[in-house]
Amino acid sequence: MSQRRVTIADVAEHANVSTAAVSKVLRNAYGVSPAMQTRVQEAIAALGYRPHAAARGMRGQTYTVGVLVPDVRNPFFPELIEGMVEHLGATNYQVLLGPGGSEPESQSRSIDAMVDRRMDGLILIAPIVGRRALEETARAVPTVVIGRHGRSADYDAVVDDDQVGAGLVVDHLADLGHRRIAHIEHRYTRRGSPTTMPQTVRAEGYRRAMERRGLGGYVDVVASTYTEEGGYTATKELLARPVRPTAIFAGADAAAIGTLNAVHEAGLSVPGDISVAGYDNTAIAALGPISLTSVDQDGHLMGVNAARMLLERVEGTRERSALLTLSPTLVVRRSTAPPPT
Amino acid sequence: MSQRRVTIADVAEHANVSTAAVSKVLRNAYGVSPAMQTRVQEAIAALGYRPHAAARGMRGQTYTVGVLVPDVRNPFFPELIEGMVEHLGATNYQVLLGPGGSEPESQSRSIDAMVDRRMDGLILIAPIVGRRALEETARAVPTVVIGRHGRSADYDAVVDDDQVGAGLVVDHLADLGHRRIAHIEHRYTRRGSPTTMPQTVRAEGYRRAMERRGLGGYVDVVASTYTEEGGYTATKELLARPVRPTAIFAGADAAAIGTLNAVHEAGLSVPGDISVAGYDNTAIAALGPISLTSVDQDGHLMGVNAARMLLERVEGTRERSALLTLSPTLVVRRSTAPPPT
DNA sequence: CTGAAAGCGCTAACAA
DNA sequence: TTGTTAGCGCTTTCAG
Repeated sequence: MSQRRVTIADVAEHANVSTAAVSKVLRNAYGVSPAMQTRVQEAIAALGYRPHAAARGMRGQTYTVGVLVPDVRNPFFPELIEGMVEHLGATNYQVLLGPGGSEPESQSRSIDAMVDRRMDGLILIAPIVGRRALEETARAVPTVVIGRHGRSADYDAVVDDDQVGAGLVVDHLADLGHRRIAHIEHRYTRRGSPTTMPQTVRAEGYRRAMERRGLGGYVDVVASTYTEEGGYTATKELLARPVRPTAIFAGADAAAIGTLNAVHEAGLSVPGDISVAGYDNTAIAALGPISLTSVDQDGHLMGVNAARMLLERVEGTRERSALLTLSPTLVVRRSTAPPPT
Repeated sequence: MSQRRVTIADVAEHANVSTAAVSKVLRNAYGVSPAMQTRVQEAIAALGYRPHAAARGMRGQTYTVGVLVPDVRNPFFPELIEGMVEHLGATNYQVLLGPGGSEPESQSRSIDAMVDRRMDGLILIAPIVGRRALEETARAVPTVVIGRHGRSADYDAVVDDDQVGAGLVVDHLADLGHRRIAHIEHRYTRRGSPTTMPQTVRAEGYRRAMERRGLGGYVDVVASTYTEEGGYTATKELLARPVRPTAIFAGADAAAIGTLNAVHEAGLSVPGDISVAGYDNTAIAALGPISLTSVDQDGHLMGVNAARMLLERVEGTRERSALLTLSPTLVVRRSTAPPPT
């Protein structure tokens, strides 16, 4: 299997310097003369040397940022990831994604795996592991959590104001004249601290907004999952109510898609019979035939900022933990209209 | 930042054995008595020890499989990834994904990064790097390439028969009575060996099938990209033809979505005015309002097999390179119908 | 500014 | 079967 890889020793020999000198050049460390700098760089180029990240990690950094991706199918995550990659692509750091799955156990496994591989920093997208475990890893390696509300002294956080987002939807629907506005929530049946999860905040935001609009008596939440299937099932349930809702606010576009399918299947029309709104403003929502009213989170911006905040911690520029809250906007499309008269 | 991590030395001390013994237990290596086995395992549990993957990699393996993901937005890739994760989840190996981007340069960077981190094996999803470079990395670390046609002595490959798939679509449309069947191809303007790429084989399969059906005179290929925007642009171009096609076969669902948007925007209906077919049978294709006729590749199966084949190489069970070709099927939905009369 | 030497946590080869 | 020892490729003191 091929010849031995070029190592720092080869470069040192080729350039007639010590390995320590090469190491310094590699890291732009203090204390190298311009002459040596160029000598070493020439040797590196001549030999096609690439430092061995795993070995570097044994003493210093691995120059790797790990990103926990709970659900590889969630179409919102690519926005985040592209934001991170864009920001980190300009640095020496490499991004590696850990497919975490939707269970706390599998996510923990993935997180541990990244820690065990000596990643310099971690970005966790809406992790559903317990707060305790979260803070423990955050104390071991700089961590930015995306999507979970509530601040921590140990990790930085980037969140979108889900409560405001839910309010935008309820206001929009109420303004159109809807009263029977139902909500589809994502709920996992595990322990943890659910109040900090986006889905909980969205559901709570929905409730508060309904009350604020004097629609407290119409509050109707179905617990399901933020998946197409979850939306489908929940909608079936809603359509079977003695008195049907005139609008369904799904907590995520993925679920809203399932809602559209179920409504479609029931022979009802959107928005003629029922208005449907989603959350995340996924690319799917913008599709002509779908045209789903949805809350936009600017995932790209969230990703960029998460990466930026993480680097500040990795490089020690900032000590104290920070929380960045971004504001959502509502994108109105053709899936919402006044209720049938 | 927390206390020192538990190392193999701590475990050895706690269990009153040598570090070598612990190492052996860790790897189920030959030559450990049951007694020591349990002693060590108890110590591991007691201290909450997790081996340091990066350090292991310095001498042995990292127990990490790297997957190059060119486009995090492509909805077909999650199928592959879930297949891999499912298969590898039952082993000691961890999956990490490298976001490669759609440029050869960024992909190479990502691949190198995974090699530099001593991954035990690589799965490359439709990489667009040159064959030379591909074989070079394959000689450095066991590699399975997904989606590129043509065999290699250095790497294993898993492909779906794209030529057959394109033929299925053309046959279906021709059977419906279409003649003006246009095709949207993905083309990047770089060097490389494009004939082995799926998009090239699909386009070629389209051409051959058209000729086979006596429609050689109607061949109409627009070079664009397998993205929503690419499909949109290409369709705009097709709709501007003096004589419009009656059917558009987009080489990927993502592009087909763009096609649907463009057709929709032009005030035309699908399939009334124009039939549209995609490729990959993505989850989006199945959505009620979309209902896109598409070629199904069983990405899950491809992922599982890629992972299986890779492990065979990593663990040395198989020496010779292998090529696995799977067959596609056509899923007919409501986006295709006879041409307008 | 430069280099020698120690050691990061682990595994492999060898000795006991 | 078990333990000892020598590194893997790099960074980091700390002398020179």
